[in-house]
Order: sequence, then C-alpha cells, then structure tokens
Amino acid sequence: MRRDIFQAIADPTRRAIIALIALQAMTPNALAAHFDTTRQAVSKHLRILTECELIKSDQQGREIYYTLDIEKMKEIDKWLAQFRKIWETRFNQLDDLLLTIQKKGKK
Amino acid sequence: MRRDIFQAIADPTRRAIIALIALQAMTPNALAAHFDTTRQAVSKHLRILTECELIKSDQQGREIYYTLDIEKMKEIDKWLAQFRKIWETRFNQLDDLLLTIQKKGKK
DNA sequence: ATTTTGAGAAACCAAATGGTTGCATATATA
DNA sequence: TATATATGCAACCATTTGGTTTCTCAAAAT
Repeated sequence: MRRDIFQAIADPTRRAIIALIALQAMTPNALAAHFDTTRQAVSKHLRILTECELIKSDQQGREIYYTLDIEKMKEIDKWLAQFRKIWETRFNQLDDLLLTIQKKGKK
Repeated sequence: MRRDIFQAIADPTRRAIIALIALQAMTPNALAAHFDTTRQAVSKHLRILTECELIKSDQQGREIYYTLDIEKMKEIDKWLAQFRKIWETRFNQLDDLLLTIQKKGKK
C-alpha cells in the first residue's frame, strides 16, 4: 500500500476534494454532495489523504471538518523545482535567441 | 484507462524516468539499467508517459531516444498555482504577525 | 426515551496497475 | 548471409484501486 502525495493526487476526485477544502473546511457529507459517489467512497478518499498527511480532521460534535495542510502541498512544488529550473533556462535561451534576431534585424 | 499527467507521475519509477531524461535523452535499455525491473516494464512506463505526452521519442537507427516534454510538466505547475496563492498569502499573514510582535517589543 | 443524522469500518467486487515471460521485427555487426 | 542487439507488443498474473452495500456507533433532535 503505497501512500505518498503523488499517489494521493493521482485520483481526480481527491484532487477535487483538495481544491474544495482549500477554500474552507468541509464535512464528508458536504463533500459527497459535490460528487456522484456515496459518502463512504468520499470517506475512503479522506482516509487516504489523511494517511499521507495532506489533510487534517477537526471533530465538532458529530461532524468532522476536514482542512487542507497547505505545507504538505509544498512537497509537490519541491519536486517540481528541479524541472522549473530547466524550463526557466529554456525560456532564457529563447529570450537570448529573440534578442539575437532583433539585433540582426537592426544592423 | 485514465491517462493524465497526475496518474503518470503517481508511479515512483516513472518519476525517476522523468528525472533521468530531463537531464539527457535516453534509450529504454539505458533507462532499464537504472531500475530493478525488466526492459519491457520500463517500455510500458515509457508508453504511458508517451500517451499523456510527457515524453517524446526520437528514433536513431535501432535505438530510440526518449526526451522530456518540459512544457507538459508546466501543467502540474499550473494546477499547483491555486494552492501557491494560498500558501503565499499565509506566509504574508505570518510576516505581518512577526512584524506586529516586533513592533510591540519595541514600544 | 426514541428516532434521526453524521460518520467510520468491514466485506465484497470489477477494473486498473505493474510486473513477468515469450515472441516478432528491424537494424547493426561478424 | 548469418548472428547479435534494441525495441515494442501480447498474453498472462498477483495486487491495488475505487466503488458499493451493510453494519455499528456516537451525537443531535424529537
């Protein structure tokens, strides 16, 4: 049973859940209303998200509010950093190329 | 058969493949040498990565070089943007808080 | 006190996943 | 020309995944 952020965000429903609770804490019932699945299925997604610490739960009476742990989301960003370095370099290369073309046009 | 970038990067072997060919184009054989699996298994990963357009192939004789399509990687970054907005705001809030504490200490 | 509501856990199921082995094919090399 | 190498594809398999239904439990509401 792999349980890392990348596996967690692989499922579209889980990505939608993340996007929803990023805006405000929500209960499983309220979340389930947004999807074409049972509350139990949503609960399973919440368990997976909890296990990889992307979300936290906060019980209030018989309701449980789930909130996003934005810090954990940064881990995806961290992994992306190595590639961002590349695409920024490429962008600069394109920039240089455009500059060269411009110079040639002027002379 | 879902086939999107998020599902593609869910597998650790595929993430490793992406990281490797980000540095330089590689053949399936060369890639397989880095993992504890058969070349065929790596080939299947390459097919999945190709299907979601994260990589491109470039045949040279009997060898096939695979390269990363860095543009596609930006799509992950685009999805992250909505959350980056949040964590930057939170960071600013913390910043404001620290500033307030500092001011209180001085008066 | 009884009923309703919100939620998680267990048992089950079909489909997807990641791997293997064996095979076919095209390109290099002897 | 015969052989070795690089690759992709198909068939198969065990495990994981995402869903369902049923059940239990605790907290509100009646």
